[in-house]
Amino acid sequence: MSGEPLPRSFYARDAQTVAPDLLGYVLETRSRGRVTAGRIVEVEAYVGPHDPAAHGFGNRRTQRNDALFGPPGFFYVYFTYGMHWCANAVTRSDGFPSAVLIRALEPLDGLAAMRRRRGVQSDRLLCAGPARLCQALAITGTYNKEWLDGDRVRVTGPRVSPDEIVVGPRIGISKATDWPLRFGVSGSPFLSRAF
DNA sequence: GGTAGGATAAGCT
DNA sequence: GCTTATCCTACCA
Repeated sequence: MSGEPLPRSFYARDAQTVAPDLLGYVLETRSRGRVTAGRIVEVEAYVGPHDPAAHGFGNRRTQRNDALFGPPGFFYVYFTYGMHWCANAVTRSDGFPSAVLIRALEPLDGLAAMRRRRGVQSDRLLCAGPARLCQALAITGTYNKEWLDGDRVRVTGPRVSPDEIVVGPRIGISKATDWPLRFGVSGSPFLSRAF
């Protein structure tokens, strides 16, 4: 099931380059011995201090966004809307705030645990959204600043290369809404929204 | 099928 | 006090 984790060097590139390359790889977590995993089918890039929609805009480093400024290959997990967690892969270089938000997975492994945590009827909705997949994979703030090649969380191969990658504007933001930085696997039924 | 409103808390002005 | 990288439910068509 679990392949080799991607090397940290994979993440040491621009977020908009890493983002589409992540499609098709598997995100896997281990929580109290239970493994859950899903194939990445939707991502968004947050490209740097010049990106008005990104938490690192203007290079303002705070306690909340500190992991975003960390080294490539870090996991950046933040809390939002008073009840939701979202998960990112930190990219580029240490000290430069950029990351790829994981927006949707195709559930692969640990479906029973996912259904229990999510409490939804349809498997299509288990991981179809950044906060939904965190709930399904039990990702919370304790995962912040983990390495993405570790035992608690990893991104692994082998990659199932998408036949086609589609691009569009990012979701849930109010600035730079026309930047084409959302990437998805064309036609996947597990997207958070159609492109 | 679609959309409006509420939940709920940290961070910023 | 307002915004937020969201999701769920209720309601209307």
